[in-house]
Amino acid sequence: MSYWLMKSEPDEFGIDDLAAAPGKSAAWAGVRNYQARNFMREKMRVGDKVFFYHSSCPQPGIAGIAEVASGPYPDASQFDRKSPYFDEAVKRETPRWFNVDVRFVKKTRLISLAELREHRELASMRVLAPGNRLSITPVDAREWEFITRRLMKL
DNA sequence: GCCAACGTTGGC
DNA sequence: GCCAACGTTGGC
Repeated sequence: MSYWLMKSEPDEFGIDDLAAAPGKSAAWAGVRNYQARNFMREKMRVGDKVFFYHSSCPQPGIAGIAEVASGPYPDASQFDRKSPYFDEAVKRETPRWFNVDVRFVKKTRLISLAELREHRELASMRVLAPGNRLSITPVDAREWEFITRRLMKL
């Protein structure tokens, strides 16, 4: 099993939106970065654990836990002219963007970006690297354990 | 609103 | 295939 951190803007789709979704599950649509897409298409497996991270907001940080709930499939928004994620360069027969479904597991206290930075055990987390913009990053097992046990007290 | 990082685009 | 310009991300 692998661990991931997935960023979303809470104004658009936050942990509460996932909890309120039908089946507490939703397509992680709108990813338009090849590296992030490749994580979903090639590396994620059903049951992988996910930190749900709130970005571009007053309190950026990890807001809860989710899990990968499907294999990869073409992101419907790339074909939707009305979607901000519409990609007119893409043909139906050759989708370019893929997503998985993600299911709500639990909401946690907010582990802020500032708090994550306080712990040297987490210093190598990709999300803490200067200039990091990647919306999906791998988390290693040690980092996952540290955050869930020490910080979230789960 | 600023700015650093960095991915993408397009001219050559 | 290089690389400058440009656009986007995202914290502050």
